[in-house]
Amino acid sequence: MLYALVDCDNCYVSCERVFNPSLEGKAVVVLSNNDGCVVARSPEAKAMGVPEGLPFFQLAERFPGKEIHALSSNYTLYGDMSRRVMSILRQSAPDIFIYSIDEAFLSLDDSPYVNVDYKAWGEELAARVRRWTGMPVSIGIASTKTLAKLASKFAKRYPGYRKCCFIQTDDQREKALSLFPVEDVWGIGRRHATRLAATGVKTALDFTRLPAAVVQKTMTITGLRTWMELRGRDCISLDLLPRKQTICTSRSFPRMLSSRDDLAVAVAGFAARCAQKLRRQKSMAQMVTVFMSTNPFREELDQFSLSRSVSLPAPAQSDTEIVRAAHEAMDACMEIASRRGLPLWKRAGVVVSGIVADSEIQTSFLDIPPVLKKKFQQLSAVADRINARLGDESIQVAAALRASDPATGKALTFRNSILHDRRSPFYTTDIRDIIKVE
DNA sequence: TCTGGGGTCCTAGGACCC
DNA sequence: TCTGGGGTCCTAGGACCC
Repeated sequence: MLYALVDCDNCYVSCERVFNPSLEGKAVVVLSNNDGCVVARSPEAKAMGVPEGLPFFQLAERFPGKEIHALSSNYTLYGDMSRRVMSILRQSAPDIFIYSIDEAFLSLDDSPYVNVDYKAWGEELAARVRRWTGMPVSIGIASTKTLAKLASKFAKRYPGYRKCCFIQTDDQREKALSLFPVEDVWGIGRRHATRLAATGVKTALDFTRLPAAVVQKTMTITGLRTWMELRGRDCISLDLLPRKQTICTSRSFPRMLSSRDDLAVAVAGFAARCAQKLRRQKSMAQMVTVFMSTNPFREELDQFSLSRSVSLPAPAQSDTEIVRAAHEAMDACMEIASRRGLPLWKRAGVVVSGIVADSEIQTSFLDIPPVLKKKFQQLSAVADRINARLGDESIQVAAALRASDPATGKALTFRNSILHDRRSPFYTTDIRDIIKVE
């Protein structure tokens, strides 16, 4: 087997730089929702020591006098850039598994590329992605996915690789492992790395020299798979047709909420978004869970979190049914909360689970009447089509709308109530934001 | 004042059944 | 006094990823 892992360098920052080249060479960070904390950093920001996850309000305190450009996240832009990159990869190697917004595994066996010079092929592919989209990518090629990931880090770190590192022989593999810190291996997180370090395991090579039984005992079967992959045995398979088993939509609120009405608006928005995700992957859910929690950073306040689930009489995917169930679960939470005074909620979310393909469902006499169910589904389908054409927030469930914002007169929703004061324009997806050349 | 969001897999332990 | 054994299902919690 042979895999290529293609990874966009500092994905979100690179997307921003494509449309704003003045950010090249400067320290740039991209922030999470509500401009909460740092989720992406340019190499310059990393070199200055800006840690991932740093709260934005601490950035100025920690780095006084430094010029750091902080941008709100613009997921519409990043999603569109990602699609462009992936479509180029797909042309080069049709057997592609998109692992996340910024990386994909390409299977090179049984492809038209057998007998080519893989190293040269990878260099050329990286150059083409850069030329056609402006995005810098690093490519690792090896016999297992874990080794391909590892190789891509070398390609990213050392310019000498010309954006592609190919681990071909056992000697090359051992050399690479000996230079690679164990905590940077895909699948080994901080917890395990700390424990491994205490037993003298520092590099990936050290790790592969542990006895298999010890690895399995302390890190379960998951750790053992990583161990085998590093030794060159391909054993992590990726489902090519992933259908998510749970779907979750949750947000922190810019300000804490306590009233049922405010919460009901947010929960309706989360529920409708879950329903939309269900329809997009052609499935239905049998259970709806609502959770809410207080602000863990306000230690002086009462801390607790609640969650309640509601089983649906039959699988559902329409906004109407999912929102209704979510409100029922939310009210069950509120009843408990009412005995605890008036909690201030900082975060809430909706999870849908018990997911089945929408082609496989059976009708149930416990469910709402079929005629009604069909109408709900048609309504959601029409809303999906309108939103696909006119933009995601053109049509929404009324329960997800609050009275208009006094400042702008615009109806408030859970999405537009998120703060993003420093967001770049929608360069590639909104005609009004297209760059003008004069 | 201000601290992200969305997933997966695995295991242990309890409930329950026969 | 003496109190089985084996299986399944579910859930909570831990660990990981991007």
